[in-house]
Amino acid sequence: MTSYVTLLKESGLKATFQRLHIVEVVDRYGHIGIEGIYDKVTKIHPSLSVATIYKNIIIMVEKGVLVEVPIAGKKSKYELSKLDHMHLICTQCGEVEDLPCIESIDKIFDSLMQKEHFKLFRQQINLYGVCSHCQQLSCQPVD
Amino acid sequence: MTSYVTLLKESGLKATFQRLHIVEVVDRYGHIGIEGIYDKVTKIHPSLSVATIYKNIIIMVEKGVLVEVPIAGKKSKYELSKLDHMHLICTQCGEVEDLPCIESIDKIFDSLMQKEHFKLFRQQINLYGVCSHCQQLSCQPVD
DNA sequence: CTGGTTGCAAAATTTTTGCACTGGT
DNA sequence: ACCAGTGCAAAAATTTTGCAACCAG
Repeated sequence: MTSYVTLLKESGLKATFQRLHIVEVVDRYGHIGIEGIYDKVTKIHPSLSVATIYKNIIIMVEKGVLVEVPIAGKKSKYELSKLDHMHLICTQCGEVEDLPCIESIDKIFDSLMQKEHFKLFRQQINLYGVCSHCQQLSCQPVD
Repeated sequence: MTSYVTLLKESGLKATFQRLHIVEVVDRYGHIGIEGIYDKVTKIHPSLSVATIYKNIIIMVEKGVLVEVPIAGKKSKYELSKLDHMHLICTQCGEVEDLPCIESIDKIFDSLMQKEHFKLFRQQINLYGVCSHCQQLSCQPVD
């Protein structure tokens, strides 16, 4: 909990209760959308307004605390900034799983970017399919 | 033009003028959002309604004619379905450039998916950065 | 001819904004 | 105490929906 305070302050943001709750929920759930954040946070902090979430998502993405994960056919989810990684996105249940990045892929990108004269800031690898869980039982879509 | 007719019909969609115009604009511009489509198409077919675009985007994505390209911090763009490829997304000017997929990367994914027991349908690789053009001159954001 | 498609207008949803008030530092 | 940050309510923007008229096959 105290580490979230540090995270926010080091990013130049006041550590308000609202922000701490938002960050904590994002961290706990890994990948979550605006609505999900609202649902979770209002359970323990009922007065939180959606406007505050929107304002904070915007500024926290700007400051690099959060990262937007845009997903085809759905609304974006958000995650805490962390080491580059890939996303396995289950189109059945909507679950998003992190997968560590592969070094060999990074190297390929590096040489490719040199060739293209493109200054790479961030990579985003999303793999859409059906997770092992949903291949076995018939899952209900979560969102 | 006639090939768009074929494309639509083979996908089980009637080849209306509206659809032909939408597909043609998407093809011509490569990657374009709802608003862009509306702007371009209404220039030559002023009566087109946005509702029609929305309805058609949804069904055309469903039928596999179009593919949604979700982009962090912006609205999704759409492209014609084509061979798997990566996207170079310039965060300055908003331009999206296609880059052919790398076979060696695909192979890495394949073995990875086996290990994870994940049934892969579609991959999406977006590389965000600054294109060579914007590195030279100061560009105006396009959208 | 006929079912799928369109356009319009209204509704629903999502996101943004302005401003008085509050709370972190 | 100061100013960033909050909550509310209103506005703007985006997306969806229902339905009568229309048109591609």
